[in-house]
Amino acid sequence: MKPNCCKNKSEKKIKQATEFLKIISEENRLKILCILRGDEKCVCEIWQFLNLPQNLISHHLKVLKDFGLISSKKEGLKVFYKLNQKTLVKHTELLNKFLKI
Amino acid sequence: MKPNCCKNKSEKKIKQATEFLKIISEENRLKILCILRGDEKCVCEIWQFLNLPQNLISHHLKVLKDFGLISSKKEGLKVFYKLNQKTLVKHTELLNKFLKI
DNA sequence: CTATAATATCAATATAGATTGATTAAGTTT
DNA sequence: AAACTTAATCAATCTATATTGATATTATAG
Repeated sequence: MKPNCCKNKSEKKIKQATEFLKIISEENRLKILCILRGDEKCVCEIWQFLNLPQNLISHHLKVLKDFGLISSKKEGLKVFYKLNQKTLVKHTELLNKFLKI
Repeated sequence: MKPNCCKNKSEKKIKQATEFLKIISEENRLKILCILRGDEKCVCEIWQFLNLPQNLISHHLKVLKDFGLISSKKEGLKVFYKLNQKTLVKHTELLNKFLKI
């Protein structure tokens, strides 16, 4: 008999989980999430911490934002990013179900 | 001031975490882990559940095994794989620290 | 209005990793 | 030993995505 995780209902959730995993499995993106855990930060700060080219940071930020893990607001020249706790928790909890924790 | 996650000590752990993430962020591999959650299974069973070519299954099993997430024993023609709970829990817990859960 | 700063976008390239097809290896059965 | 079964390996290809370089956009300052 098919295990639960191979049935239709779970299939969809596994897909969601792996989408999330793919996004956070990139070292710099995971770091960005950690950096944003405390307070919101502008790109130039993140840039300094990670020591990566500016456009690469922008790219990773976009990936995180498109997935809803972070959000941004513009203030003058600077753009501030902050963690979207709710989304992060939601996906983490879904993941943990599959990892049975 | 540098956030913790960008200091040397955390760097190493983030790397470990992302290695783990990369391995489980593949849909079929995550499914394999779920399939093996109950009892150990032989390749031919896993193969049936996932409906993938045999060599592809073998490849994914190898990735999981090399990382220590599963282990195998041979019995006659068949090879049985089982989950390595300890390793899975260890990595999941490390991950959750970064995701702050 | 021009120059500068901070960030985003876009096209091109590089790289990692999934998938496929063919073959091999190991064990069983007849 | 020949035929068959199960699983692993290997090389080739395909695909996704990280990275880079150049350029554009937006806002501020002079």
